Amino acid sequence: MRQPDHPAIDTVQLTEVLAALADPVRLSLVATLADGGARTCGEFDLPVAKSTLSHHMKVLREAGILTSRVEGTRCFVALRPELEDRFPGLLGRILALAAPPLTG
Amino acid sequence: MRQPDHPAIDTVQLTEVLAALADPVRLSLVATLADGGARTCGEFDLPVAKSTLSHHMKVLREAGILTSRVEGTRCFVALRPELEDRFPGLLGRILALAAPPLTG
DNA sequence: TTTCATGTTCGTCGAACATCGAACATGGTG
DNA sequence: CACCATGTTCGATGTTCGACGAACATGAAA
Repeated sequence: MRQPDHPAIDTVQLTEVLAALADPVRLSLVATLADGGARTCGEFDLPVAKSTLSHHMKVLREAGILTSRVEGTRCFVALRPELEDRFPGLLGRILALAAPPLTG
Repeated sequence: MRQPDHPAIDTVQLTEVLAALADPVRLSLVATLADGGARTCGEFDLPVAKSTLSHHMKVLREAGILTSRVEGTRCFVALRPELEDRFPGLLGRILALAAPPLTG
């Protein structure tokens, strides 16, 4: 598996970030990552097929919200720290208002 | 023209608000209203047809972001104050990070 | 090497969305 | 009343989105 591309943080648009977060599955994903830790895709227990999960990861990655790093056969994801530089306080505010992560 | 319906603020979902703001035209609309004043739809100088503008107003209204009030043949819109109760700090943070309103 | 685990990519589907112009409704104005 | 201004609603069009399963790629384990 090739390492995935990440956009330069300066090119990320606010509306793109908002659109990425305007989905319950993705918002739940991000909420789970809010502790700053990294996780593999498989650790998320969400009611979607793995291809769908992969799609959501891609959307979040392309919106500058998370980073993926391939390690062996697994893929670690985590929040992207530069997002805070680009849009200070945005993610924190949204996550503070979001419901706790979905499980199941 | 009948007065338009507004959703109870408690029923508004965060993802719905984010989705409504995840559009450049709508975000620009909201940014223009950020001073708290009311405006008629016609005052917005945006590069869309008036039917499209009307549609965007409806989306923002149904997301609890703005209120419409019909007066004679005109329609006054303004930010909806209760949104701040429902999602404190959200709109302020987003607008602080948004580019200034489009013109033209 | 064969097998398994983990993700990604691809093709497809229906639903939702953004946009437009036309038609309509309503209310002032002359 | 006829006319104009202001918006809304409707129908059509094309695009994007979220979802799925199948197929593929990769690396680890047996």
